[in-house]
Amino acid sequence: VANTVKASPPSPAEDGPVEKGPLEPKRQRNPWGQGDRLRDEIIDGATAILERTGNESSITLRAVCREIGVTPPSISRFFTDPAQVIDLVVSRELGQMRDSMAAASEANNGDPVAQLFAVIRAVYDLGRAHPNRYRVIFERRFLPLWDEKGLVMTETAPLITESFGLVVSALTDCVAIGASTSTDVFADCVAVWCGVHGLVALPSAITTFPWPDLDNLLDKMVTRLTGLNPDAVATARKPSSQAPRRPAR
Amino acid sequence: VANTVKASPPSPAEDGPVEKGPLEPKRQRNPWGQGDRLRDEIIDGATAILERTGNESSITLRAVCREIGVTPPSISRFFTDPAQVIDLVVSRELGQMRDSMAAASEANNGDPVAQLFAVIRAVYDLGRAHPNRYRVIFERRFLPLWDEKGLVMTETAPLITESFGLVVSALTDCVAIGASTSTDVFADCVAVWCGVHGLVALPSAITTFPWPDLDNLLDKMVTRLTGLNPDAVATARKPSSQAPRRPAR
DNA sequence: TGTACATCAGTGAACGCGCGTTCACTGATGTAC
DNA sequence: TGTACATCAGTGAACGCGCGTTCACTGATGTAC
Repeated sequence: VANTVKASPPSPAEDGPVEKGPLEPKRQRNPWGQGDRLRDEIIDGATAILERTGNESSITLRAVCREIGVTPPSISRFFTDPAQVIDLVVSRELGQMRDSMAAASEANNGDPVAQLFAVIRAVYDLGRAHPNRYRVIFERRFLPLWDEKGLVMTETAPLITESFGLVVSALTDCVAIGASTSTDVFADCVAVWCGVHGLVALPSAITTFPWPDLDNLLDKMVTRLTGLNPDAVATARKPSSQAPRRPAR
Repeated sequence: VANTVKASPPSPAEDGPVEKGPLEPKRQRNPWGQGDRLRDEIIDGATAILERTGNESSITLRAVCREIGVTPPSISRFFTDPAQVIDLVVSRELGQMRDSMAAASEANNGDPVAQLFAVIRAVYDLGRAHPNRYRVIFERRFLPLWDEKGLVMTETAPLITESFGLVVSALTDCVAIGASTSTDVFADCVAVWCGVHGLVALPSAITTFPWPDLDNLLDKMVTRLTGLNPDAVATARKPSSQAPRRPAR
């Protein structure tokens, strides 16, 4: 009541220099003509939020704005629905998964058994190292998007098909050299894929359970579900993935 | 302005009998002294919403109110957070899963191989018949609830332990009668559990994929992951679950 | 070389909406006397 | 038996908040002449 100062909205430097510089990173705007870069920044921001929270419902357009330091009207020109953002996050993550599977396959060329393990382990490693990213990819429903006419709108479907194809290809080669007794390569690959998914998804959801060593269990699971010859497994090239096999925690 | 009638709030029947009876089911209130029944109605309503939408974020306290025909202040006396409601839905569903697994086990007493298949199939059938319920159970993170002091608040953990124990018990018996060569029953049961989870979860999330016959794949998966003797599987009692084995769709 | 104008990448304030929550209330059922 | 009161199961209106969206704007960069 005493020193009511008449609201004075700007009043820039009454108590010294405000010095907000280094505390607020203060995003600088994109260069002239490159406004579309904001689209990628939005997806980056949403990915960061998902990695942090693991919760799709924490993705709101406004939350992404706060994350990347931009105001809500900016994002509205690119997205009108948080689900669109999440869809793009998912397809980008799926693309990265396919790439790392392809790299693992490439790195073990000529050794089908090592190749099979490496490709599977690429999925497993992604899921174990980044459970929240993995969740977003595989727990999202309607992962195939349908448009109004009933067609599948799909950037994601071919990514999955390609990824799965790497598994099928490796097991096919294993059968060709007599390392696997599989008589239904497709179905067995589906079984392995589902098995790995469960091995990643369940332990990251149920943390009170006394899980055994999952790395070993993965190898056992792959060997059994694909009908691999244990001798062939034993003689396969061993450090089967690009990444260090079991990053000590 | 002309015929301002002094607000007259009730003004019950000015334009004939309103006749809203059969159009609005108009929930009738719980009897005197039984207000706590509303708690169960709330969980029923939330379960119905989840079964319909499969989406946790469609559970809001107000949505549940609309579902069961009650106003928001009523629910506030029982729950202040939608997550509490979902937690109770999850533990009830987990209890039902355990019960149906126990029933399947009981029904196949004396035949460990049939028992093992039946117990696993109880989980599988639940997941395939009610994918949305299944999702809610197993895709919920922090399924073990932690209270402020770091202790596990758990109605759910023992339910999972008991359910899993039925699998372990069946496989242990299989080993005892020489039907399985498993040398690590616990780990193999974890593998089967994860495998079944993947076999339920992935196909219900990725619907564009040309999934093979999953019923057969489940049997193959169980047989291989638990080291069951194929001969023992062939001679096991066959209609292994209480429910009809594969309800024609 | 200027200078007027167009285009661009955003901002700031305001909106309507659904959410969880509050507060005082209503009307039916039980209970003391 | 009646009557006053207490308890119960809710309701109805209003609130503050975060959301997505709108509208007019700002200031920097490019372009025509």
